[in-house]
Amino acid sequence: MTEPDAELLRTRGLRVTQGRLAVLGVLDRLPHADADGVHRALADDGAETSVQSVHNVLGDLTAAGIVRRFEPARSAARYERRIGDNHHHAVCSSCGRVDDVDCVVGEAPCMHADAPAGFTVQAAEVTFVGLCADCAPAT
Amino acid sequence: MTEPDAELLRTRGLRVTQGRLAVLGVLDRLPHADADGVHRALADDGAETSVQSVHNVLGDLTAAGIVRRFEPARSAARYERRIGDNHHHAVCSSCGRVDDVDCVVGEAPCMHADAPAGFTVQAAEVTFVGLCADCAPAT
DNA sequence: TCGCTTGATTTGATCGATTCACGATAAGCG
DNA sequence: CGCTTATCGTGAATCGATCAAATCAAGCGA
Repeated sequence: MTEPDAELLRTRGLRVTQGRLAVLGVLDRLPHADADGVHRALADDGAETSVQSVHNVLGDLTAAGIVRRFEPARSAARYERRIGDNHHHAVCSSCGRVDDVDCVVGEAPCMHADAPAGFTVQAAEVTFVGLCADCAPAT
Repeated sequence: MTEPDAELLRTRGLRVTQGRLAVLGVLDRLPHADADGVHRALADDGAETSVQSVHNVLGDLTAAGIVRRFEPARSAARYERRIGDNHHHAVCSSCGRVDDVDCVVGEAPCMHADAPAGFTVQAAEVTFVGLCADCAPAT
């Protein structure tokens, strides 16, 4: 089979290494994993690597624009592969679960806000904090 | 003169102490200061306090609902006194400057997104990342 | 007004996440 | 196949924030 991830890495000028492919594979299964989560997933797969290396790989992938880094308040940085579309996140304040949210406005969500004079908006980070279905209090 | 801040503290069931009044005063001058910024501002005023105490005070004020804590990506936690209205923030990715942004939608900004089934939205955190007027590249 | 009770502050240690520095390793090219 | 250089792995170090125990003072009642 062809390796689309490998091709993707080459396109961005990055070398194709086993560690990077493994991290990308983990992010396919865990779409909102943090650095420690990626490391644990790799360890479960039998790969021996260090948390620092995971940080290193994630940093490279982020710099190359292959993954996106976002930091929910009160949580470690998380990484995801969904880029290009500017979607939001719903974070459960009870269990920490993260879900994607597509804004109905479309690609440029909430960009219609009154930005300060001269401010150039590069990206909008929108996070909804609340309770997911599993953690919703019994009514 | 009366001390509205002191009255505010009593209303929330907190004791009125010099440290808390000082922190609130700093947040009036620096509307988006982080813990270290508050500590430095207090030091400039001649007050002798530790960074840990500032964290403690800010934590108390946050728990009491007097100040709001928000954490821009790639930055330390910041605190502000503007609460009640649900405004957003514009963060300059170059100089780190933070400005308030009033969303045109009103009090419940961007709440019209498609939340996951069963998800109860408690709060929406919206952050615009970009370049402020001072840091905008010369065109 | 004085003293007591309890909350608040201080100090120092500690933790978690991330970054930095450098030697070891392997990817990719000729 | 061998070289060059980006990448990985190991360890230490940093930064922000939290925790725990001892000291201190705000605000109550006598």
